[in-house]
Amino acid sequence: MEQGAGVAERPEMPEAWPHTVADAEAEQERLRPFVDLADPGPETVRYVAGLDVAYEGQDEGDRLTAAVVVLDARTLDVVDQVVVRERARFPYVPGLFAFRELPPLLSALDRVRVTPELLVCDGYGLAHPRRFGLACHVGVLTGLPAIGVAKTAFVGRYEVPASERGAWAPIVERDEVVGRALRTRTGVKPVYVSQGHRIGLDNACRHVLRLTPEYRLPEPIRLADRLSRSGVPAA
DNA sequence: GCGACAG
DNA sequence: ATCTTGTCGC
Repeated sequence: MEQGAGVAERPEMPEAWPHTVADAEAEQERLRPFVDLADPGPETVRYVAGLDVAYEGQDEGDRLTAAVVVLDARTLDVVDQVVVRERARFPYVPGLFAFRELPPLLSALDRVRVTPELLVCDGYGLAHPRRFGLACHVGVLTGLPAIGVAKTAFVGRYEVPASERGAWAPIVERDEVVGRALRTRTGVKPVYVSQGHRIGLDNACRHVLRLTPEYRLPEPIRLADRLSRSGVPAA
């Protein structure tokens, strides 16, 4: 997949990858205006990609394994998968982990042969201290619609949604709806969905439910997680 | 000031 | 993220 295949106005890449908290936060502030939250996004897509990264510790220099799995959105069949191993260029810092996971993820996206029309990220988008989580960041840099799906709460408050699959409750912070706690499996802890880029919250949740036929996590993320841990594409 | 804190 | 045994339930 070509860096920037597809669309609109995108920012210049930073001259150097940030390596301090202050620089990283400034970069988030610089890029945040490029996020498109008004675009409702595609109703249906042909190809959807799941992104995830596995690693041993929290430090800079640790070995990271990024995985991108592209699925046929209708059948959920895997049509392409890429694994990339790189050294972390940033330590794990809550609110800044895009600076840790993004480099290998972008490398992997570069090597994907089937260009996805939607990215599903492991983490948050809008539901972020500076409204610029990983899903926003990867969306802005690639120009592709992106959704954030997280496994644990980070910012904001929410009521516990009803126990049936499909039930949800808004995640609110400072009188602002930043995402949804969405039940993907009846009787199972919800996932936390937020807009990344070029997609509406309703639509994002629709896609997440459609991509979650059996497990708590959407298939694209589940498969990317499995791939990043094994480091070897399944037979 | 203190704790909490996506992965 | 990763470390880790058994255990409850469909």
